Amino acid sequence: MITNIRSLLHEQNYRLTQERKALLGLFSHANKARTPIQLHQAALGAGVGIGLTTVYRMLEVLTKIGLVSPFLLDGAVYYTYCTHSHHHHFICLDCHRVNDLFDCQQELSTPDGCVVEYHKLDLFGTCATFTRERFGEFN
Amino acid sequence: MITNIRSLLHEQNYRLTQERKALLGLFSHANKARTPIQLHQAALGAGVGIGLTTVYRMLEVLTKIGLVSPFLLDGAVYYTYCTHSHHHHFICLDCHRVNDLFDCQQELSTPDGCVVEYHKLDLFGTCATFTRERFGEFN
DNA sequence: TTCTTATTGAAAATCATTTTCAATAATGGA
DNA sequence: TCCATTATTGAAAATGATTTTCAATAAGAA
Ligand SMILES: [Zn+2]
Ligand SMILES: [Zn+2]
Ligand SMILES: [Zn+2]
Ligand SMILES: [Zn+2]
Repeated sequence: MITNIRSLLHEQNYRLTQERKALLGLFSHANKARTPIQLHQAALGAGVGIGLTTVYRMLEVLTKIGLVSPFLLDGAVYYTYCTHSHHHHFICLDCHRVNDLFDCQQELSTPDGCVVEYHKLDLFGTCATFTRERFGEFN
Repeated sequence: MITNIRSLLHEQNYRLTQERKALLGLFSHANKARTPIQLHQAALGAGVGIGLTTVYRMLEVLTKIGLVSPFLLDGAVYYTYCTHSHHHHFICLDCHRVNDLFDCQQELSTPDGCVVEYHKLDLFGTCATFTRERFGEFN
């Protein structure tokens, strides 16, 4: 997995630094949408002393190679991390967990003469995990 | 149309001011996605002396009553204006024109136990109008 | 190991957005 | 129509997010 990322980075002449490894580890394990500042705090919390500037730069790089993508929620920019190509997300408004959705009507109808480059489909709501945490019988 | 908006505003105790009328006029006629700053400049360009702060406040109000919605493009926040309820957009990456899309698979499949509050579907590409402007035989 | 160059972090700079506050204008009622 | 109430406005200041700068460091190639 890290090997894939290394080569993805390498293709664009990016290096896989300690900071990037640490940040990728954090980001990819939590499967939650995060703001740059939340990511930075998560890093510090996990004992990874990394600069906020570096987090921003990292997100820029990851966006460029397509491992991450930003969206707006409540006026803030959140990033989702994922390694799959075309798919969509269900994002929990309560806990910000991200669930992948793999089915997609590729044949979205468009106005005549329009050429679609890409599309984004995001569903927002409350996820099962959050509901379980909150109201589950085993807590 | 303005009557509708007046009552929408009125329901939430908002007033229909000169500035809001002017801005709504500009926004609703251009059918282009715009950033707050672009809207402000468009207003100034059209001879409407309005403060940038007011544009921001207006967008907040319009978002609240659902006439406008923000999305991210190239790291900037753009707003689309529209008066219809549930539908989606085709946004031109070149000229930023917005086309409404009225068909939507409401039955989007979701992970078990997840409850969808709302969803967003945006298609990005090049629109017919832009292509015509650019390469059309009658220019 | 050594060289080259991408990357880092702290601080400063910039850009976007929000807050403050006194002046003004929109609505509702007399 | 006039008045009173209160939402709205705009300029400036404050805040917050993101980017730039630059010298020091570390990654990758040879
Ligand atoms: Zn995903
Ligand atoms: Zn799709
Ligand atoms: Zn629309
Ligand atoms: Zn829909």
